[in-house]
Amino acid sequence: MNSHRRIAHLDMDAFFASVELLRYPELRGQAVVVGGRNVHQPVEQGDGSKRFSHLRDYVGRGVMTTSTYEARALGVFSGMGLMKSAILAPDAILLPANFEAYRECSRRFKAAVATIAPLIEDRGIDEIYIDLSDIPEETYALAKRIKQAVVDATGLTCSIGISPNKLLSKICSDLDKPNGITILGMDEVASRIWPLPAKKINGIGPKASERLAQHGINSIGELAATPLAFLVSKFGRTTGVWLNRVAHGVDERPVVTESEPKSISRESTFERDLHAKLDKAELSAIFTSLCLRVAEDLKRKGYTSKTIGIKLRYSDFHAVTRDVTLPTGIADGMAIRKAAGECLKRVPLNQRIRLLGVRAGGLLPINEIESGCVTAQAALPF
DNA sequence: TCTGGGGTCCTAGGACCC
DNA sequence: TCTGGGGTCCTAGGACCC
Repeated sequence: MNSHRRIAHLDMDAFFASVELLRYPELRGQAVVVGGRNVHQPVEQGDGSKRFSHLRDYVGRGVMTTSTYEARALGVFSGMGLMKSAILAPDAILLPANFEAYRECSRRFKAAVATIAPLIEDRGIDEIYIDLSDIPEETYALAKRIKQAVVDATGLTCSIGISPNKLLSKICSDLDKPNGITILGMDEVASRIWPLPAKKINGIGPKASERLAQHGINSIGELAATPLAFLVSKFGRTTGVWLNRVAHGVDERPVVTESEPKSISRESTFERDLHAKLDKAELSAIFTSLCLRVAEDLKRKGYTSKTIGIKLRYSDFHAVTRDVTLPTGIADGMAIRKAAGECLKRVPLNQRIRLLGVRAGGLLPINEIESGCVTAQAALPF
């Protein structure tokens, strides 16, 4: 019955940077980078103008979260270390991330889309899938209407890809950016998808695309032309079959409108690498604080956790994890600290540490009616 | 001039149970 | 005496995504 699905992928254009431009319209048209830590907000000057930080002034371990298209044209991209991007774009404006503002904008654009098409799969702060199959409206007009609703609600533009499935729509939303609409039918996979590099496929990252390249497979078309038996022999049954299917644009995954979180975590990279013994007090304070923040997150979202874990990243960037499963779910900060402390004992500490993280997995939803109300009643005098 | 923080999913070995 | 499978849970690591 759903053999003719119509799925959209909507991606906000340079989302964080665009939200910042709403706040600082005088920066429109300039190379602007968002990211880093200890980056201060622009300073208001005597004449009413603002003084902005520049990339060249940054010192630290921060990375770019995102940037305007003008900045990207200079060769910098998200994930790049700010110290490195400063070499390529020293004069770019650097702004700190304001996640509260981005979350608010995110809520607004999703709510606006939902008034037109309610079957939405959340894919993070700046993108969604939308199932349009049951909406009786011509595709292009519908896409225009959704984009207009997003602009009206946020003042921001987005790009939309529409095809019979999530895989292709995700690729399409990137084909005409920013502010684009790309509609694709299965009959156009060969002409418009096959020329693209294999890493355009969601799920083929740096490692997989490198392995494919070693076998002379660079484009999606070359992947589609590779015999299934060969892919299975090199990548295993599951991955081989998956590679063959995605290369032909086949993807049956539904749009998932509801899901429960699987884990909640907090981690922190230090300004300088810390020594387990020499910096014991500092490490201990950070560790406790991470545990307390995980506990807060758990309580706010209404979960307990059965599996508490830690993550360490050493000065050579190598990371290790340890976790422990408890007989019952916990959400208390000091209980988390105790369990995480046990994990910490099982980890080598002969190298300096650059990152420490605490994770709560095995989440069990708290039944609010049982726990919350009973506690509240117990606290009442009557 | 190295490389954030929050997630998901997969794999693989071992324990343990039937 | 040598030796079954299957299923599930736990743990560690890694790829990938936003």
